Amino acid sequence: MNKNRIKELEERGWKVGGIEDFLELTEEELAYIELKLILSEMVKDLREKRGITQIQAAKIIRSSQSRISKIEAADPTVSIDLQIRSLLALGATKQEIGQRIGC
Amino acid sequence: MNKNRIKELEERGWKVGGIEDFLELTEEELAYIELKLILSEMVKDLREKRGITQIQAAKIIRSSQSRISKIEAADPTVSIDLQIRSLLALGATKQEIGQRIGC
DNA sequence: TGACATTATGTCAGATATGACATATAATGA
DNA sequence: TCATTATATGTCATATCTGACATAATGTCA
Repeated sequence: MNKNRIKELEERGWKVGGIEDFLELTEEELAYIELKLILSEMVKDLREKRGITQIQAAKIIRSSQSRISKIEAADPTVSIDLQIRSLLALGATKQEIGQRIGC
Repeated sequence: MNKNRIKELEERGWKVGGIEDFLELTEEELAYIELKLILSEMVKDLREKRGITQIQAAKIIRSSQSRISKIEAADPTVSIDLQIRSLLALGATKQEIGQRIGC
């Protein structure tokens, strides 16, 4: 966990402010957030790779533009479950998902 | 679903191939269920590897024995999100999770 | 610059997931 | 067998997630 990563988290709305706040997060919670960030980046990559807008992606995923934005921003109101369903809807295989998560 | 019922349907003109055809599952839905099954097995494996009961696992995961049972059974009321959080709580790394999902 | 397209943010009613509980079923061992 | 432990199933109140909407912010191009 480097400082850039923490800064990135802060910019996305996670409270990882001072060292005391930072210590409020368990390793488990950090791992969860990291996983969510990986999946959010994968959704964005996949959508851009397909050359479609968030509105078009929303139609495919049967959601809304605003939620696609939140999915790609790893918003706290978005579950990993929704991220996974989004990836599958955009055509990702479980192999690709597993590989992206870490090997 | 018993074989007689399938045979009956076939005789009436329905093509009842795999279970996915009968349930009219899309590839996407199928992949989602497969993923859930993989994670459910991983939770059970990890718990048994640690030699603990569902009640003990429930304490660690901050849930209940009945929900642990459902997590390990890939119950429809259990989200992939909860499965992931359970794995992390039991000490799995995202590398291990990714590897298990598929590479 | 302005017009237009795209993405981000805030909100909320309805949908879904969750922990907890009771109870049933299965497994283990004496 | 019976007692004990472990797991499975059904239910429900509450918590959390989700799609949709409005609107703000950002990007793009002439």
